[in-house]
Amino acid sequence: MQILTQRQSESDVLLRASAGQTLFWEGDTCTHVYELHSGIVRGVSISKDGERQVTAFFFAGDQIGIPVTPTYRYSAELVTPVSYFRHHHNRWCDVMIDNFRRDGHLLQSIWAEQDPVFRRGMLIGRNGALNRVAALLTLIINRLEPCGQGLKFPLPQIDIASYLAVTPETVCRALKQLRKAEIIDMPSHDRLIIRDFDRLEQAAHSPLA
Amino acid sequence: MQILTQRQSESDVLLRASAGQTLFWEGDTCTHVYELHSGIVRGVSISKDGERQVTAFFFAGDQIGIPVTPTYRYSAELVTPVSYFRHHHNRWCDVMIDNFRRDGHLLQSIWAEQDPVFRRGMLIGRNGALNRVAALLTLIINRLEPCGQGLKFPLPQIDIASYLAVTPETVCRALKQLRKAEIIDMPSHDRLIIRDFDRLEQAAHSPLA
DNA sequence: TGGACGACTTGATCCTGATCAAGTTTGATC
DNA sequence: GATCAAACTTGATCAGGATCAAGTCGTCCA
Repeated sequence: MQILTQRQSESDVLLRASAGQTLFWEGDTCTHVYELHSGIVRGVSISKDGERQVTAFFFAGDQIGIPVTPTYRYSAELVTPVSYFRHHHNRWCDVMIDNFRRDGHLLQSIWAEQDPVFRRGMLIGRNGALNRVAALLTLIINRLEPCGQGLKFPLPQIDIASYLAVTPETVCRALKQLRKAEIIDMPSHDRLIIRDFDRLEQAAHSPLA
Repeated sequence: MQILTQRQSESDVLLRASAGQTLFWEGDTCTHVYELHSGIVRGVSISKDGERQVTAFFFAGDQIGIPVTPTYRYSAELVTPVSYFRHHHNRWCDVMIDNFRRDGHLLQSIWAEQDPVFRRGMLIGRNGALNRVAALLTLIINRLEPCGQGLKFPLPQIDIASYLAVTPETVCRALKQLRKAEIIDMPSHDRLIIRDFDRLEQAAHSPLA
């Protein structure tokens, strides 16, 4: 999670956008790299047959829209209100190359953006809806903001379902099982309390005990 | 598929390895970028719970092992005998940055390596074993070498199954359906004839007519 | 305050693909 | 060629989720 240094002009301004807006669209020419300061973004791709899939979630600190291709590979839709910095991609590339010349870490930030996509592949390539839901929770709970004694959890189940390649009903039932097993608690739809992290990690790759 | 220019010393030597060998292991420190000259390689990742998954196939012309992280993200196992060039990764990065300064295409080759992984996610995020098998075929047939009136098709069904997140039995049955529908033909396990490409593309995202 | 909409919940049924269990073919080795 | 192991094939059964169909809850807005 490398924060760009030497911000100048536009890059210094903290911008804001509200839930439901889109930072950039799949297929558009890459012009800017977005650096999230707060909030949650979902990456959405449309396959050739028109199927819409959530392929990644991004959180505060993530950089998205890195021009690995001439056009964006996914649309960046705001799950929550978001504040962010916007870097023109020419400038961003210059800074990145300078960093590389200094410390050889040219490519790390690229991987950071690809990582959630890679993780999704490993996740949904395995059996068990409950495993997938538990695994997703373990992956994101350290990216969620605290809220009282728990965490803010603003992800709609419909997005979770798409990311995990199951139906929303299945996500709902999986969360219910985790609640019943007293592994998690959800006082409301957008609050999450981890009651037993160890058993959550177990549930991520084994049937519930 | 950008071929490196200005090969020098080691990079000029065409190396060979036989099926079953491994070019590099997941977790090893990135030292070289491999440029495939012929043959097929599978990318294999092990998830935390020990599950082995084929996450990508690579073919002649592909560059693999690009150091986007300090260590390799997957193991590169040879499906067939392979000939390849091996570039020390420092030299490779230098060449890539020079290319970027010239034509701005710094990052394209990085995406080329990530693309099969991304495609897999989109593929297995959708329903239907038959769809997946048909879709995989459409993706790789233009990378297979001709063989008589058909194509060489050396991918073991067990690898296809892992890549598509289904069982080998299911792959077998799907191929059988495609044969029965006279969309493809397989005179032997390692030969593939496309009888009707249009219907193959349809089968990639619709139930069989 | 009331109403409408979207998200979530719950239950009943169905179906695809996993699993289990034999076979059969293939290819490598001697 | 004979032998063996690995890959592929085929069938029968089973289970996990998808699907379909109502509900309930919450929030936003008039």
